[in-house]
Amino acid sequence: MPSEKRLYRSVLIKLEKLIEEGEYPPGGRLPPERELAERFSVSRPTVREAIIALEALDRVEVKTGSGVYVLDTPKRVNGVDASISAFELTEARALIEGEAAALAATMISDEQLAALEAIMHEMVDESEDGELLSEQADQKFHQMISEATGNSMMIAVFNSLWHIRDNSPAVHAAYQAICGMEPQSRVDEHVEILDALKQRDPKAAREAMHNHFARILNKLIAANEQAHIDEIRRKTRESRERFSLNHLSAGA
Amino acid sequence: MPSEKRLYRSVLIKLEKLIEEGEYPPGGRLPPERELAERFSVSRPTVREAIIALEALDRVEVKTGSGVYVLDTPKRVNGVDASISAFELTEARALIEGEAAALAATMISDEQLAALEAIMHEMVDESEDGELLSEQADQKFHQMISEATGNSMMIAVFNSLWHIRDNSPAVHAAYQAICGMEPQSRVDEHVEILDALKQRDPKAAREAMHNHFARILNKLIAANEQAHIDEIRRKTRESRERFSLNHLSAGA
DNA sequence: AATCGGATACTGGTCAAACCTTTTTATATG
DNA sequence: CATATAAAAAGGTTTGACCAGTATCCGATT
Repeated sequence: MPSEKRLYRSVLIKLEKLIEEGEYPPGGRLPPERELAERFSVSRPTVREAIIALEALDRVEVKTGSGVYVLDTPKRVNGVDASISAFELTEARALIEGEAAALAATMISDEQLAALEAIMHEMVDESEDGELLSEQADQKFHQMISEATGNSMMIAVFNSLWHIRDNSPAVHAAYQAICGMEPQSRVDEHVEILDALKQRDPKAAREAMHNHFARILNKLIAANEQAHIDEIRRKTRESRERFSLNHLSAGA
Repeated sequence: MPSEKRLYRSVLIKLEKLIEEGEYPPGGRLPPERELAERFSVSRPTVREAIIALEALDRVEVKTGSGVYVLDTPKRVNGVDASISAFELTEARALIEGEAAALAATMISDEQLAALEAIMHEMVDESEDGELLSEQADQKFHQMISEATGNSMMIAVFNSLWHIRDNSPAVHAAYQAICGMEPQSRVDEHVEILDALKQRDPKAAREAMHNHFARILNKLIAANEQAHIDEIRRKTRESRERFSLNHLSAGA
């Protein structure tokens, strides 16, 4: 639940939402602290705390004596432009995690292989349960592989990519849209990756990882196409209603 | 000037400094808010503001009723994680930029190829001048390739890697130590990469990029070995002086 | 003697009411 | 009309109090 324990958190979330919804557009000014305090039924210090958090997140700029100004498109996740599409992220992941898998194949320890196997079982067991646990198992699987490279830079890059996956609204929405599709093939692909690692075969590991992401990419494309079709249908329906002669004939 | 206008800013900076200096180690607890307020001669709300800013920056974790805990080395890729070695960074760059080059080979435009060619000339012309300009040309060359992928995520990752290269003290020092070595072979390697891109040959581009980084890696290893040897010699000399009988016989 | 439970001190969480400084604006004055 | 001045408005900071979790310690119980 987003209802954090600390009050300023809830104010922070409300303000972010209002900014996101265009209530307080970029370049514009937030209402005075006193007014916000009254509006949210909290004290002024609490509003200040929320504003300072927003400031630390580069969402607003505070000008003494003037007001709190909303910054334009500070849409950054982890210092990275959040305008990245799910396609771009997935392509990058395919390339980077493909190499990570290849490197991991030459470096991975028996303990790490065992850990991967355990995660694999989690994934299978929970594929019938809610997607939440399966999602976590998926992350652990990929993370373990990045860690098996023994290269902290690769691990850091992986974490950064996953962070964007989870926190960029556009990307997250796209992944959510396809998350439940074909659970079996997803498991199969992970098995394939694991097998390649077991045999410590870099080429096979890279290829298996590429296969995995190729399927995700295909699903993203298919989902995207479907979304576009739905959008066109919706607009068509709107147009039909707008331009229909019904209301005219009704008025006559 | 670090003397920020808002008081909480100066407290924030002081706290960051104290954390950086190990006064408040990761996992440890900050002194109580009231104590900090007294120590910095500010009010408690001001201290709270600084702590909330630290929290928003993922530097500390606040546990109600318990205390403010310092988080261990932020895993953020930006902001320079000093725990990454030059070896790890270079290996990661080899893998990631290798894939970037391969992708770029299939996507690059004629304009971008021309731009690369221009940068190449800069690199040749200035290889006799100071290393500064040559360094800049090198960055532009690699950056242009990452941009030629047409994938903003790959561009973001590249920028992140380069940022670490420039800002992590350990990494920067290691690169500085080898920057002047064999200028001709460096140019040759870049020419090889450019040629592969011109022919839009992904495999050749990847291989050329790998060669480039393999040489850097070799130089890093050689420089590292030399540094270790120097260190041993220094220690040996110190030991000789320390344990020599000179000062004893002088005193006699 | 060891353990469990509760009283108590400690820590962050929140609020209220002031007062200061800077910026903005409105107004009066030349 | 332009400028200077005063008033209003905004954020900046402090004080002091009280609340709500958390950790600690000490005594009662077993």
